[in-house]
Amino acid sequence: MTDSSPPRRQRRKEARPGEIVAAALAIFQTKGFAASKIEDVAHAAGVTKGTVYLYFSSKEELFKAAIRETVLPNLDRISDAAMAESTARARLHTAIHLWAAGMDNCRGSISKLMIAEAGNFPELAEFYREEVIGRVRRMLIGIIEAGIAQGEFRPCDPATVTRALCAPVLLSNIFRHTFGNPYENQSDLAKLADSLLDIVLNGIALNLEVSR
Amino acid sequence: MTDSSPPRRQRRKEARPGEIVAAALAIFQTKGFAASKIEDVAHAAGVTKGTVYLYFSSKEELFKAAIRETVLPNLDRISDAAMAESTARARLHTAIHLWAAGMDNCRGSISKLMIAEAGNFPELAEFYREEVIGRVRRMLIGIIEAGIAQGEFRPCDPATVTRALCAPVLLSNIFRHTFGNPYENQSDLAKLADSLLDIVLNGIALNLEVSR
Amino acid sequence: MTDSSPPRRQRRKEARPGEIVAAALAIFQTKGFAASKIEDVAHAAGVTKGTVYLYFSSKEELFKAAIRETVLPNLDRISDAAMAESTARARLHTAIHLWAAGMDNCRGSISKLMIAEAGNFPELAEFYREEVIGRVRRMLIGIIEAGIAQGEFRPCDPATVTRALCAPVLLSNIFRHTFGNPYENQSDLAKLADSLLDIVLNGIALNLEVSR
Amino acid sequence: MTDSSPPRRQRRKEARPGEIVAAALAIFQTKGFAASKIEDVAHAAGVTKGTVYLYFSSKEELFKAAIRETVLPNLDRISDAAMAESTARARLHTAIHLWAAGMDNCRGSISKLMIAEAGNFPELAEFYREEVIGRVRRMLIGIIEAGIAQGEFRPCDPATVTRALCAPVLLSNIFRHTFGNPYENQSDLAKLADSLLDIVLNGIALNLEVSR
DNA sequence: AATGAATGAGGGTTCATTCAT
DNA sequence: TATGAATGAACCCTCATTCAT
Repeated sequence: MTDSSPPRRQRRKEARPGEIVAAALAIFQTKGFAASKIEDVAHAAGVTKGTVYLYFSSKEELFKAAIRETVLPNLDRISDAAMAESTARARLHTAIHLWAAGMDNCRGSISKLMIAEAGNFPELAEFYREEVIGRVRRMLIGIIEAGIAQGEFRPCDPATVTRALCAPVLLSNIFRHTFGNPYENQSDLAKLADSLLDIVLNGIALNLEVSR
Repeated sequence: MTDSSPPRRQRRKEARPGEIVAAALAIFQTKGFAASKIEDVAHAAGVTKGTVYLYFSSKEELFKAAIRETVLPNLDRISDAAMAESTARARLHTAIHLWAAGMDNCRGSISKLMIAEAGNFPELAEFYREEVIGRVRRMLIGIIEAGIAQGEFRPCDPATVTRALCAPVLLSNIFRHTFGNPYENQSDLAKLADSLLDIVLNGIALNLEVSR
Repeated sequence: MTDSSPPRRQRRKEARPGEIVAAALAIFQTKGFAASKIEDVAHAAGVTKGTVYLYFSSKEELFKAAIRETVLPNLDRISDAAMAESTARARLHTAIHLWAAGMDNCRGSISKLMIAEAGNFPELAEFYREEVIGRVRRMLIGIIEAGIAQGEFRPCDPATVTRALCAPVLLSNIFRHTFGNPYENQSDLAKLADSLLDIVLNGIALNLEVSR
Repeated sequence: MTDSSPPRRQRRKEARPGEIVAAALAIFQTKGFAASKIEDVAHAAGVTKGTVYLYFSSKEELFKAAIRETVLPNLDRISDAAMAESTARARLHTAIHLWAAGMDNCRGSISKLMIAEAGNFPELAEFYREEVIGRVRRMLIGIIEAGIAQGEFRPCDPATVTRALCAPVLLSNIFRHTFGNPYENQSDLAKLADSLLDIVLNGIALNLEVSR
């Protein structure tokens, strides 16, 4: 799994929790929290049930760790890269694409998992809402507001534009992991992001009257 | 429990199944399928465990009934109303608004439920994908294709436009029922739909160059 | 079921308990006590669950009634017919044949049922042991003892002879209802009884030395 | 429960399945399959319910294991010992006696158990009919046929003779475990077997005419 | 007298958690 | 540190029994 890693025996001790968390995330994403058995997680991580409890005091704690440790690392990188661009349009492009690429690399969808389990883990849902969703949203809204202020975009509701750009990508990824790939014929999210940026920036109407 | 509770052991053969299905839907949406106990459903319906099994042979059958009886009735009405309009733009407007209104009337989000449980109920997921999602999608794509053919819209990918319009509304509704109302400050989906139609039809870019 | 019976409606009231008992016996013999559902008995009797409880206060009482009312009627007739014969040999013949014929007429095997359920109904088992099994046994032993006293039979243990004659017939009937007919290629018990009488009366050894 | 009870949570992987099977057989024989609770079996084996499911996937599997592991080992031994004898008469004697002795050693009666539960477990009944009953029957029939061919026995139906010898022993054992020991005053089956062999070989009639 | 909707205790089974090794 | 046998609470489901009609 790791390429040039030290021989199995030695590296085990410090690698264990990470391996278990990774296995747990995969299982949880595939089957949901309640339907996942600790034994399956243990098996996927190459250990036994008892070992899981050596590092995590309960199934719930394991779930929290799996979410927390997989969710935050990428957000800073996305933000930095976006802010390095010089136009609002380019920042939007960079942010959306990096964010979509991050999703594409995952085996499952953490958002899907959170949607399914938020009701049973309110504190965790709050954490996710604020620290993950809120952070991405604030970043994009900031970019759009700056774009409006600088005359790149016409006056509009930045929150709605953010949704118009993010929701299709996020939902496409969720559906892919919910209903299977065949449904999502546009398999990579990057293309979808491009099309959305085009539509949202330029609209689809040919006449100049504002709709409605 | 003490004072004016309704008499126990009422005989209500006709009303029972509907009451139980309604209670089941509410409980399932709130807690997910696996985490819901039949006893909770029964209690919410004002009966006892055994009564649920009088009308539904298993928890899974109850789940299917709950989905089936809540999902299909509205779709035909939406389609008819949309097709009565004379322009593609008006058809889009009507379809999206009726669809969003249908969601708003529900106590929970069936899509959320399906996303959460599809993995454990493949046949049901397939049914939902084809009969619900696919049907809405095909209707909207048809409207957009006609609009392009008649010169109302510029050439674009109808599937992506459909996503740009639907995904934010659907996801907003899902998030509302996942993370609570406070997050969704734009409480009614109608307004969101209007803003999206504006953005998607007219774009947000001020200069005429195509983005990117 | 009854040929020249009065129209259904009128005869119901007094016929009910008998119909229920008959149905119960059939169901109990087929499936055993615990595996039989009151609803099945009711259905077989053409009534509903509640009606069964109108006549029998519990499933157990129904079981007792089913056994008691089906078991005793034939025994007196058998005894009378046997005693009308003039030789011990003829009495044996008549008794065994009438007893076997009684079994053959039944749909199931009451002995089988008793064997299966005796552990759960000790008083009933005791009743059956004494009033049914014991009575048949005592009658046959009496016949054999008289036969020995009058020089018809050589000195032997009458109880063992009784067993040698009865057990194969009884067990054959039990097996037929346990493992199905194909196993019992000698389908009617009368033939088996004849063969047994021949063997027990005359033996199978050709030389005159007493075995062993 | 208070003083010198064995330590809880002993680890006894090798011994457990055998202990559980033994306990299950005892409970099943006593109460029948349906009326036996897994918890009772577990208690009798000194473990808890969950442990039973560690080794047997269902109540039915436990039942099958209980039958299989108690029934077959003896049959080969009986057959070998019988065939080592030189006369048909001696082979019959040895086979019947060893077979009866095998029953006597058991705590309960497996035949009784099978008779009681066959209706609810058809595959198991078929297995028992063929592998246990059929095997014993075929062995004895073979011995008798050879005895007739060699002039040791007069021409007769070997199947009926087999029944005349086996059924009383088998039924005596069943009755002992059904109605209790007091009924079976001839407590050991060996004596019964001897008497039966005497009766069947030599008959009980004093005059030389064939009966009937 | 008869019904059948409703009840709820009870049993099979699962699986998170513990703990002796 | 790691194991995996053992535990037992909790859940789905059944069905004998009750009772309003």
